[in-house]
Amino acid sequence: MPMREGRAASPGAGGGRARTRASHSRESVLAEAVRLLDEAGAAGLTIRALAARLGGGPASIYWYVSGRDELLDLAADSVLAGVLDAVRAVGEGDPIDDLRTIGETLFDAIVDRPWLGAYALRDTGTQPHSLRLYEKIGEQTLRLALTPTQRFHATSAVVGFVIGTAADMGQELPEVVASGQMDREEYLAQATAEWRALDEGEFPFIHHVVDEFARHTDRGQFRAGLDLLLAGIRLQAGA
Amino acid sequence: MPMREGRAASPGAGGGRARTRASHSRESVLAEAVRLLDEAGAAGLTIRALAARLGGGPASIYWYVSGRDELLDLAADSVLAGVLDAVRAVGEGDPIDDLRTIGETLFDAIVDRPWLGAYALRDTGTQPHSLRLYEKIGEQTLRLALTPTQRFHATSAVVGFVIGTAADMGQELPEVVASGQMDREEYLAQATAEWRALDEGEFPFIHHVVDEFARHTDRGQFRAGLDLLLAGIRLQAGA
DNA sequence: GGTAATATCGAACGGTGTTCGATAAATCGC
DNA sequence: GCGATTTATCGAACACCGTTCGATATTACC
Repeated sequence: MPMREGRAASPGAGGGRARTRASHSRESVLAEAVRLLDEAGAAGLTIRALAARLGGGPASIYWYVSGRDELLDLAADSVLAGVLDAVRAVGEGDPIDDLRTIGETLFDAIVDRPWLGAYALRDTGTQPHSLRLYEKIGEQTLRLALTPTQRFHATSAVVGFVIGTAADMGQELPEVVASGQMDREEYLAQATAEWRALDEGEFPFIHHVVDEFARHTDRGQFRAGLDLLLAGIRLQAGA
Repeated sequence: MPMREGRAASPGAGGGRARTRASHSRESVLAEAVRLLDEAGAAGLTIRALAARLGGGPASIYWYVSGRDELLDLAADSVLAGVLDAVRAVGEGDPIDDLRTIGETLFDAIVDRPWLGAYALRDTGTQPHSLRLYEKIGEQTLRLALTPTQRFHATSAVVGFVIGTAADMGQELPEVVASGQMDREEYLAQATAEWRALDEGEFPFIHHVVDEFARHTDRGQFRAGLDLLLAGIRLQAGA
């Protein structure tokens, strides 16, 4: 099991046939993986690209992770350390407000890193920060007048809503926006025009909300939806 | 633009050097893609595997779709035709109950096809059934005393919750369960034991709900969460 | 200093998505 | 019916991927 911090790999050895080997650590592997994910998303994190960043060969990565799936899970989990730090002091106010604060902090982390939604809190058995964040969210429900069953369901609902909504928003970025060919406003204007062009008899709801759609922000939409869910939880707790 | 139904490809031509070519249609490409997804998930749908099923070469797929991403989007959308059929008659009862019915129908479709959650309702601009399902959900909110802004947010919240929760449940199947090495009960028992082994002082919520966790079903959890959200919407509408 | 354990590595394997130029098949116009 | 055009299919090739294996470099231990 690796346990020492690697020193930076030298580029190619000097004279002679031997070439100095790179030296890694679990932390540096995960940190570099996160950097690649931030730059190019999940598709950009390949074992070969990561190895090149670390200055070594692709096979060395397999000393630290069993495969690319585990690498992604651990990279996502490592980023949640920042979310946990940000919400460490939360938990003394109104429990519903505290749930909102934690939910929004997690959502913001996923908006900052669109790839995160697909991997955060996926497997709390192998993702320690995910487990702690799940516990942190759940603890707020302990301060509500709910049964254990209701607390379990409320916690899962908040997690499901936050992760699901943020992941959906995170990956909905179409290729023309991701590549810079079109900015978000242009894209939204085009999508709005497509909605306006739909048959009004067939799509009454879409015509009813198209002005909202034209000016909505993802964050506003997320907050409004989270508040609906939290209102339902507060109602159930009779608070 | 393809517009004719292909006939079945003959296996290798008889004597002579010419080989009869396969013949496809957009419908057969999507139908066969769905079959492969059902059998082996998104990872099992490769362009080569699909071409082999259709009895042709991989390059022919590119006549019908621009790439594998579009293939997945269209395959997912095509499956939503069945969901739309199932909810066609919904819309005459209590709007909140009708939202529940539609949400549960969509959830069940995703439970039946775990790969669906990651691709359903991703891009209503290129997925006609997704657009219609979004419209169907939104139309229920027209029968509630809500502003256009509130209706837009309520609809997005329901969609986000259903898709996000179902997608999370759909892909959470760990390799040992997917591969048959362990059934769901064994896996749940092991996960429960891991939860029970956690330090009680550090994870008070998890110890509080571990018995719920041990006996929960995904569907029950989903319904409970959806009801919390719907309760919030009903409260907002003052109904 | 020799042995054992840990960590790194290049090469190879088996696979993928996608494109290109060729060509088979269908359609159209005369 | 035939030649031209259009549509659809194809094999090969390209560039890349995840993963494993046996070799070996490096570190730790006695």
